[in-house]
Amino acid sequence: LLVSNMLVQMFGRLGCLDSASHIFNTMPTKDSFSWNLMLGAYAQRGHITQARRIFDQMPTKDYVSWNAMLSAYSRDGLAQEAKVLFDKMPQRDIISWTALFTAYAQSGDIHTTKLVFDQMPQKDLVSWNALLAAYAQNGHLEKARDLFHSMPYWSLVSWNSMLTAYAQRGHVHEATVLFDKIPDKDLVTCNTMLSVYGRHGDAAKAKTLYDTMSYVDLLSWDGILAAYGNSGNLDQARLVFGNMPEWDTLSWNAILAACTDNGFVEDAKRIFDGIPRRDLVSWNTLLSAYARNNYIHKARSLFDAMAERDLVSYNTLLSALAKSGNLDQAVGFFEQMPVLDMVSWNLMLSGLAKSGDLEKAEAFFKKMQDVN
RNA sequence: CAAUUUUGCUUUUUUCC
Repeated sequence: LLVSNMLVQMFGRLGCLDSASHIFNTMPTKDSFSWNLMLGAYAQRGHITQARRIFDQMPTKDYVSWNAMLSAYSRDGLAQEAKVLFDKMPQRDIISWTALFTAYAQSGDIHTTKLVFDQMPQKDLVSWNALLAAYAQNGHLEKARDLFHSMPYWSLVSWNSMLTAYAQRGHVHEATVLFDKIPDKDLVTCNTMLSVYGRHGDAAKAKTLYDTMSYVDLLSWDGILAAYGNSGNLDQARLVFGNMPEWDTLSWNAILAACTDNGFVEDAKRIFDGIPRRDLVSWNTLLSAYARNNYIHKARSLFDAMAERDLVSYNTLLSALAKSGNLDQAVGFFEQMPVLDMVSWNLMLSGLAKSGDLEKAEAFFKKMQDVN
């Protein structure tokens, strides 16, 4: 039983869910650990439906099972589902509370995140860190900074999250200052800092940091790749890509992104066609290549061919329409969009402003304030 | 002395500025 359980765990961690589930299904006897391990394996990889099926089939559920199911929802930002489950729980501990407000954070609802955090009966360092991370990821730099300074003590995760807060806003200098203050840096710290340089296109500093690192992983490589890509150094980016020990979809997306600037549309298309496992970001990136280079028709037909779309896809096509001066089309598209955010409004507004139609732009601005 | 079979926090790629 112990050995089978460990196998389920091992395959689960490796992401071989078929193997994990095979072991699980053929086990002669199962205990609560077996069920929780199988549930956790699905939960960690974001297989909500399968996780839910295991959860519903379980002969007995303990607090670990409830928390594992809750974290499955939380990870995907399914706040409504998480709340329903949370309310049904026979008992709740710090883990449940943290998972609940993280669900709100993942869905972008920072207000409710804080409300739930304030209602928590007890808080520990992980919950503090989770709130800090929520601020950091949603770009609330001031709140993150205040929280960081009001925290009773810090772990490396706290430092790393604070670094992320600067990274999200592109504050390279402050990030560097903080980075130098961090006492025991780990791989996450360095990869975060690499990503700051990467976004900023600071390839030289990225390379210097990279050379000091004793351990690197795929994410470090992806950071370097982004640095060369964003600095417009496509040749170097290609060189790095060629020298990488392995590639995941992320690496492919990064090299694809490097081609979106400066008219390398054909290269982008070729890379896209060669990606073994394309995800939504791959599609959005190619769309962005068309958008930036004014390939309106190609952008439009790619958009129509996409199996799934998110807000980024919509905004990307909107930017293509708005920037090329097709304002009627842009307005029409804008009005049909299922959801809008600040980026959508800004795109529309600047499109109208550039066209010189100040009346329309003003009307739009008023509408924007009304919605807000 | 302690010594992880299961649950919560941090990093990478795409849209405006």
